This record gives sequence, structure tokens and C-alpha cells, in this order.
Amino acid sequence: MPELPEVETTCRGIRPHLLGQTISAVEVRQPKLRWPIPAELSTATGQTIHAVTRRGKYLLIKTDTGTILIHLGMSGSLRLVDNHQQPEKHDHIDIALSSGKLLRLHDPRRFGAVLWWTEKIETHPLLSKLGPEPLETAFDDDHLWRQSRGRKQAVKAFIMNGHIVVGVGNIYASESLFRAGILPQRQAGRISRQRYQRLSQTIREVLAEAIAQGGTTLQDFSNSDGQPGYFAQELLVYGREGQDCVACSAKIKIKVIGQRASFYCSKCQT
DNA sequence: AAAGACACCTGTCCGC
DNA sequence: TGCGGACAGGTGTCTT
Repeated sequence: MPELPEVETTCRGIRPHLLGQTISAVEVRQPKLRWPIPAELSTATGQTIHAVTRRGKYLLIKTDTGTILIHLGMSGSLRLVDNHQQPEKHDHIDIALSSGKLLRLHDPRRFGAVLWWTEKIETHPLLSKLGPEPLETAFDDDHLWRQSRGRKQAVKAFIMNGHIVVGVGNIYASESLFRAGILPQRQAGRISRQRYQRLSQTIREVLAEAIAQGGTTLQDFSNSDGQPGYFAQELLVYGREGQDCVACSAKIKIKVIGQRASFYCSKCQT
């Protein structure tokens, strides 16, 4: 479900409800997520929340003594509900707050994760090797160009690699490459610096626009208030195989690259 | 070191 | 209607 814009939308939505709150309880109904929810998470009880941030697609809830690290996987979502609201199927964990609200994780496929880390958060093994944030200055054409030299991988798989740049998932990879006019199957190492200039720009554009629209709702994404995202109507190629290209009217094609469906226009993208 | 396959899990949709 | 199979917004891990 969530790519960077959806995680950012969630982060912004939950932050005001969490800042300054004290965690009054942690209830785990289903500990079997991608990794088992650690027993030490219960030590978050009694701690006060000082910051709610995002790194890549990881949400970070910083408390006095440690950080709760949440990944939404493919199907996860977070909502704030009143503490008397009964949990439904796949509502795996509640973090109860002094306000009387619960931060509730819903995740049917259970590819998500909830972890606890007491050291400097950047040292967490899942975070320490991540590439730059696409909306920050460390991410640019020079970075993409240098990282890609010698790589034979398809450029789409390359930009979806979190060690190169975080947050570019399957939807926005196809969209960015379409806007940049680059074929997704092109070898990353054979793309010019000039074309990476364009690509770094379209990646930033697409992600920023999607955040402004509250993310993309394809099936069931909703923000922490239960509202859908509206970027789906801006998608130019994703999910549009067989339909007319918005630029040239050729039929949009689909091809599996790196085991992920990839959408493109073979006339506009070279 | 890099690239590809596979794994995790549930829900939905499509064709027969 | 039922059933099997493919597929879905992610990413760590294992194998080449």
C-alpha cells in the first residue's frame, strides 16, 4: 500500500495527536508481523513522545528512552481512534495515549513491522544503509549518475533500491520514468548524466505532488483520519496498460521488471 | 559487489 | 457458485 507520500501523509496526520502525549499502554493482539513485535516494546509504556518523523518509509516515534519504529509494509495503515472503539480484524496493535486515543495499526498482509530501538536511531540496521531522502538536497543527478556507473540493472529497479534513494516505490517509479521520458528497462549504468538530471527532477516532482494530494489511494489507503488520497487521478501510466498515452495516444504497455509490474509508453520513453 | 529469485501473508479479482 | 491461480503500494535474505 504505502509509498513515501502515503507514509508522509500518515506521519503528518498522526504527529499532532502524538506529540507531548504519554504512552499509557501498548496492546499487542498479533505479534507476528514481518518480524515478531519485541517484548521490549512494552517499555515504551510511561514514556512521553517527543518527535514523530519519517526516514524513507519508516515512521519513527521518539520517546524519552527509545524510538518506536513502524513500517507499513504493503497493506499497513495507522489510525487514531477513541479508546473504547473495538478492534476489527487485522488491527494488530494499539498504542494508548494519555489523551484517551489509541494509535491503531491495521495490516492485513502483516508485511509491516513495529520495532523498538534505544540507541541512536540512525544506527538501526534497517536505517543505517539507506540512501538519501528524495526531497532533500543530497539527492540529485550527480548522486544517481555516480551510483549507477557500472550497474547493469534496469533503471526502474535501480531507483526503487532503498540503498540508492529511499521512498521510490512501484507506482512512483513508473510515473517518474514516464515524466522523464526514460524506458524503465534501460540499464542504469548506460544513462547519461543529463537524463539523470531530468529523472532526479521528476522523482522529486511526482513525490511532492503526491504528498500534496494526500497520497495515492488505489484500494484501501486512507490517512489517519480515514480520508483517501487523491493522487490516483494524476497517474499517467501506472495501472493504465492498454489505454492511450496522455502525450502521444500510443497504447500504454506493461512489463515485469525486477518482479514488479512496470508501466510505460514505448513511444515517449526511450 | 551486484543482480535475481524468493520469502513473508491476506484479500480480491478473473477465468473456467 | 466454487475453485485455482495470478496479482497487489515492500524489502530483507539467500543464491548465483
